[in-house]
Amino acid sequence: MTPTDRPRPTPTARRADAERSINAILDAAAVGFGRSPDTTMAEIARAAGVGRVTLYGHFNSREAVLDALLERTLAEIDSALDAADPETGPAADALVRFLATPWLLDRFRGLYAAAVRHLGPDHVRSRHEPVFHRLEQLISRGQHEGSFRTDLPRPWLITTIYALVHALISEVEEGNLPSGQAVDVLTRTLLGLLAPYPGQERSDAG
Amino acid sequence: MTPTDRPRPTPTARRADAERSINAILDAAAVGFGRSPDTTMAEIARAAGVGRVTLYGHFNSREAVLDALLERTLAEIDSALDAADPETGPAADALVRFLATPWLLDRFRGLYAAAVRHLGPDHVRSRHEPVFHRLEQLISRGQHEGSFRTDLPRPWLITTIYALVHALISEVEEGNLPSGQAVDVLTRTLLGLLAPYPGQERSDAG
DNA sequence: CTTAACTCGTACACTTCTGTACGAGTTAGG
DNA sequence: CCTAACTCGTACAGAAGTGTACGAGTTAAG
Repeated sequence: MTPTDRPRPTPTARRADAERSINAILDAAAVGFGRSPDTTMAEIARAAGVGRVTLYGHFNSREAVLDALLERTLAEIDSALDAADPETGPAADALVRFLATPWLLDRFRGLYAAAVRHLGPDHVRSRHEPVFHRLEQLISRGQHEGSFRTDLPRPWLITTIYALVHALISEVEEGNLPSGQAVDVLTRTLLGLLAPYPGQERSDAG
Repeated sequence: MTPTDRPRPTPTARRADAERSINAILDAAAVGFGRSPDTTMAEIARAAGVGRVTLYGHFNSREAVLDALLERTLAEIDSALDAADPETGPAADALVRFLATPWLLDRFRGLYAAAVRHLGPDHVRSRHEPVFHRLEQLISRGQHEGSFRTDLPRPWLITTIYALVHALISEVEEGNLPSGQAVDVLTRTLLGLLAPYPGQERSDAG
């Protein structure tokens, strides 16, 4: 029972109201998993304005819901990367454009943590791989330009980006940081972190 | 029923075996909450080599266990701060000394996340306040020395430290980063992040 | 050595969530 | 209009965890 299988009698045939239900469910799941990684199926159904049985009709487990949500969210982020046009201009500017995507921070919420917990790190990694690869290329480009540091492993640099995005969301949610400053604080933090480091010893570059 | 009250007939009178049990419970809880924020009382008891009923004899809820563990861990970290001698020499060096404390990373695990989840952000904040204050002073000292940036709020800088410590632990646990490099990567990352930023606009400094 | 503290295992009532079954009402689509 | 798809609520069995009660055995401490 892989987390991806959900009843699809004929892949292309799905009625409009079913489509609507599924979207409502995923929206509700995004909110639910954002609040707690252990959201209940009942909570998701209620928030989606849908019966619990209907929910099970579309997704036969919480893992299936989570995986579908993960897939949809990563597709959205991939689109955001397209919109940010990561190949054009200085890499640092492209990164700033990407991070400034308005809805980006909201989508992150607790999804990542919940997915790792319930689907396992490997599953998340494989789903995340395309986006990860594009980010890694962006970092690599910045390193060749000389605007990003080369003394730390690229995967670690990407991890720090994710970690700081999550930290930022928490701080805003807890009221420790005004949401208006969020994007500015994040970009300043990341650009400082990524900037070439004085005592650079190039442990990983090329 | 505040999370701090546990049966203490006479505060100073506790038998040696009880003391031993409590320590074993907290050690087991540290491992358990590190693996999952929803560790079961049964799991903790089993890992501690103690009956589940005995566990309830000392802590009447999971929250009580978590709070006691949080208290003990923060006390340990406070001692580590003492040992790092944060008032001596350059602030950056003092921070490095503190981060290099061997057992420090292990203590962090999932404790923070579990505590926030089950005890609430306010409770964690109040328990954490003393340590937080000392770190804030260290950052402040570095800012006055000119070795730390002043364009970001101090609380946010501390938050980034915590976020990156957690990220580092995860990466090591998932095998993405050899544990031998952990402390070095962390210190390089943090020193780069804290270093004065070119376009510094001093939004918060004193 | 005596007592109170501490321990154990088992058992029980309670709650919460899961996943499925049933039967009937509603709605989209040809 | 007619059928299949979709929906609903209720209900049920099962799993898992919580917190407490009981009774009896063990151990530290004076």
